[in-house]
Amino acid sequence: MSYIELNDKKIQILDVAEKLFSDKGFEGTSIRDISKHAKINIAMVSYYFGSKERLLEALILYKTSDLKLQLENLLQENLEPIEKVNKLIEIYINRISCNKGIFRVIHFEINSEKREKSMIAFTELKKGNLKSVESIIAQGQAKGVFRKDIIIPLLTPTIIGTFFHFHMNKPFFVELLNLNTEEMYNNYIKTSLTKHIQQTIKALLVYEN
Amino acid sequence: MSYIELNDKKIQILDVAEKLFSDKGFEGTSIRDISKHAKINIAMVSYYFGSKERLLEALILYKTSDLKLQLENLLQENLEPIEKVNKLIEIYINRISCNKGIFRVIHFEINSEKREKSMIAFTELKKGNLKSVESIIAQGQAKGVFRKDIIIPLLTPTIIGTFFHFHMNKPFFVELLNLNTEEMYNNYIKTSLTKHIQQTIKALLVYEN
DNA sequence: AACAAAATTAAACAACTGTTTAATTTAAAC
DNA sequence: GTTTAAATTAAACAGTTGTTTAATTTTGTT
Repeated sequence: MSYIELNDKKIQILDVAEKLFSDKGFEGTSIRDISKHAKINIAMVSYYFGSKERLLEALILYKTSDLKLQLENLLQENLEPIEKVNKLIEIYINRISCNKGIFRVIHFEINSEKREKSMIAFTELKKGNLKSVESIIAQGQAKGVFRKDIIIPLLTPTIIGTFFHFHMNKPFFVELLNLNTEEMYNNYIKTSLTKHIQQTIKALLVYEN
Repeated sequence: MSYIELNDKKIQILDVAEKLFSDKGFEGTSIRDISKHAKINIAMVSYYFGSKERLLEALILYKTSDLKLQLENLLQENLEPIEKVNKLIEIYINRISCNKGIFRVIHFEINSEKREKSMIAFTELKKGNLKSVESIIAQGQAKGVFRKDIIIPLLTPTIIGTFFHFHMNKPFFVELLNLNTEEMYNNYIKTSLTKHIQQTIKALLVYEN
């Protein structure tokens, strides 16, 4: 994973790019949009990042670099298996929640052949995350708390997918559940939705059918 | 919900548009792309649909109109509650699986302020679907099979979200699970992934914590 | 065959796209 | 204070964008 030097101006551009990419998509956002909102000259994006494509690459690296660390720390913690899984879910939701913007872009752009190169770093991240999840589940299985026949790669889709589908349909759920302010929306995620996901995963991990 | 007359040429355009929108996004696809692949003149899209925006509206209506009917039919069927939920999940996965393209576009485009009008029909569809799900769960609760404290609006995010996250990360899972052909991929969805989701929802609906 | 409506076309439109250039300003080093 | 490198700018570049126009062809009706 390549290292990129980030000065204040670069970070300013990245933050603006995240918001705009999230609102209007990668293709839907022009460099002129970005430069206008970041109050810089059009040429500065090319000057700093080389191209719009490489700006996206830098953005992905910038926004995902510390998730890996957080999961590895969780692995070392001394917790009951079910508590560890619950904390794993909280970390996922929190990280993605804080970086809703970029994850939305990734989510859509990931399958585009054009964007293949930008997504390699993200694939590596996912592989690492899966290893962490595997370890946590294995710990629970060793203690006899979790079932042995769990398809671990399908746990992440349920955790992240549930959260994401909720977030992607935000206008629908805001109306349905009367989450009139941004605070109420975020609060619903932090409490009810997180609890729902934790309950779901727990049921799946320990329930005997 | 407005009715749109569809002749062969229109359908041809819609099918091409779905594929291209899915591959490259709404903004990433040009009318020239569409007309080239559909082997028609550039002006025909405006001639038939009025604008690129209204083409998207027509596409959404065209691809989602029969899901509603399928769910309403399921409601009437005489099945055990758990069987009904399993069938509900199958319908969801099958419908979205057959229309992967357009649902991917919707999923991303849904939050864009630019696309607000195109998505109204889709919001109505979701409201109807939720009502069907509520009825099915209520039937199971009346028979004493399902728990009473289920947050029904969060079931759909788990069902669709899990499937969608899997599908959106297709390249990752293809590599991870060695799903080398399209047939193997689709087969994995039809068997393992569907089973995983059914198992998850069942555990959530009947598991006492 | 004659007419009218619908379908199809190539060309043009103005606006926008990402990127590059060359000139100018700012900052740092000596 | 002079020199060198970095940062910033406006302007131009060559393409592409969605849409409209006006002319032509095809189709269906009488």
